[in-house]
Amino acid sequence: MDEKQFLAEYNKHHYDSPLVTVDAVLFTYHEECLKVLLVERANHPDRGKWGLPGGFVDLEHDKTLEETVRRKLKEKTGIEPPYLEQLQSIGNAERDKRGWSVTVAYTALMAYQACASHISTVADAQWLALDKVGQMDLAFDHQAIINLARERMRQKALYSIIPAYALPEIFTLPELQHLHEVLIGKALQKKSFRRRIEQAELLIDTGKKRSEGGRPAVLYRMKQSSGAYTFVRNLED
Amino acid sequence: MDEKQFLAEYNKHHYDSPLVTVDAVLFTYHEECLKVLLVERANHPDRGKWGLPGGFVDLEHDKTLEETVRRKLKEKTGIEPPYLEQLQSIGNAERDKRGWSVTVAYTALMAYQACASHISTVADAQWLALDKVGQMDLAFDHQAIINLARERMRQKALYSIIPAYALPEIFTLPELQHLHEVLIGKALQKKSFRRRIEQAELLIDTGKKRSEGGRPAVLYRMKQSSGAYTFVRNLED
DNA sequence: CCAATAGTGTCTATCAGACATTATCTA
DNA sequence: TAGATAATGTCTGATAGACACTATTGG
Repeated sequence: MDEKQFLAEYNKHHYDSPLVTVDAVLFTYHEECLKVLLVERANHPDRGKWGLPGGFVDLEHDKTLEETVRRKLKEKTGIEPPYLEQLQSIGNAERDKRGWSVTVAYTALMAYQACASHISTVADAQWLALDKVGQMDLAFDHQAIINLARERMRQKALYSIIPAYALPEIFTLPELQHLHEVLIGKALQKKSFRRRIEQAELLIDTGKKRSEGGRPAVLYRMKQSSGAYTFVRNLED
Repeated sequence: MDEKQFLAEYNKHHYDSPLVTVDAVLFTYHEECLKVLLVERANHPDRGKWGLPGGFVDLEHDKTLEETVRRKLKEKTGIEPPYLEQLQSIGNAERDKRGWSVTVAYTALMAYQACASHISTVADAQWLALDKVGQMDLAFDHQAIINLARERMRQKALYSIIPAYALPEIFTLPELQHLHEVLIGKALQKKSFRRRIEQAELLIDTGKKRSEGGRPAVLYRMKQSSGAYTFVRNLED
């Protein structure tokens, strides 16, 4: 039998395959807190519980897994996040009551303001402070996935400024530093933090400043390429 | 409807789901070369082409995705690799002629000797030098997956000694250094390389030596925990 | 002895940590 | 002026790069 004939006769429904979903851990930074976007499940299983935005691949319309995630996130936030990276896939027989299931999990970052208005129109989606999420009983294994995402983002805070994607386009250095401190879980030396970012020329001075009860802080914007930059030397763990 | 009833009536065959496979990029180091294990495909599609070891999840017997990979690798090599880590999932409508397909790709490392005898009994599996693999026309998108795995391993060579899992249990420092040099693609300072490994106490001196036409090299063994160790400062890229 | 390979000594450059000091705003 | 927050000056310590040097084998 040649390949053409094989494909003509191939019917995937003859083979048992796992369920395939995508899930996104979308972080943001607001009011000095890390927050994650959660969605109240409208359907079984785990109906009524909160969980990560995500869902099944639409074989008709999605060309890639990433398109599926982007579509799902846009439904909930109104926009596509400026940072989206695959985190890990989790697949086993236990994680979904419907049967053997694989989820491809993504980590995403966006500014709180960028979608605040849209989210307020979607009753079932909400930003929740990460500290509180830890106490909740989430759907499926979403708690574990959030922990994975957080740990990965903590690592990135040590050797990149990727967390900046969780801030508005224009931000101050003290803001970025505090976000890194929250992720890493300890205070950083401001001199060290500024120095490495200055030397690598990762930010653009907008010329504007923002006052916050003391000396005004310079407002910066990320360079296009700065997300890809990694420092050769990490901050202390 | 409650959840129990929902699950009783749930039939996943009513929903279209992508095909799910796993693939492993298994590297080793032999004769001063990086090699990758490839398998000649016995079935359509791409029958006769070489590709990565892997295949479909067995919903009956595999409890997790990682079990699937371990099973597949054991079939080809006779053993389970000492290093196995998820690389990335690739899912889109184009990569498999049978339709929308997701593969969960893993990177694995093992010693060449550990499975040389078994592989010689499996006619369709073979170690191929990575340089030559680049010229081949592999099945599916396996060429791209190999490139991803190689790039990831290159990064790890800059901040860890994970590549050591591609060596026999007992090895010399010059061997490990050369492996890192092949991965990184440039010569390293032996002083720097030795110093950081010594200071981090990652290896155990076996007390034995191996002669290679000059001064004999000390034979080392990895500590249990050394795979998890990351240097705070990377080697130069 | 020489050639070959393994391993060391030591200087320099870079950069993060620590922390004191200065700058610039508001009340 | 005082208090708050932002930004800088400057010293120290850790560690990678460079490269010359010594050590240990076989022929």
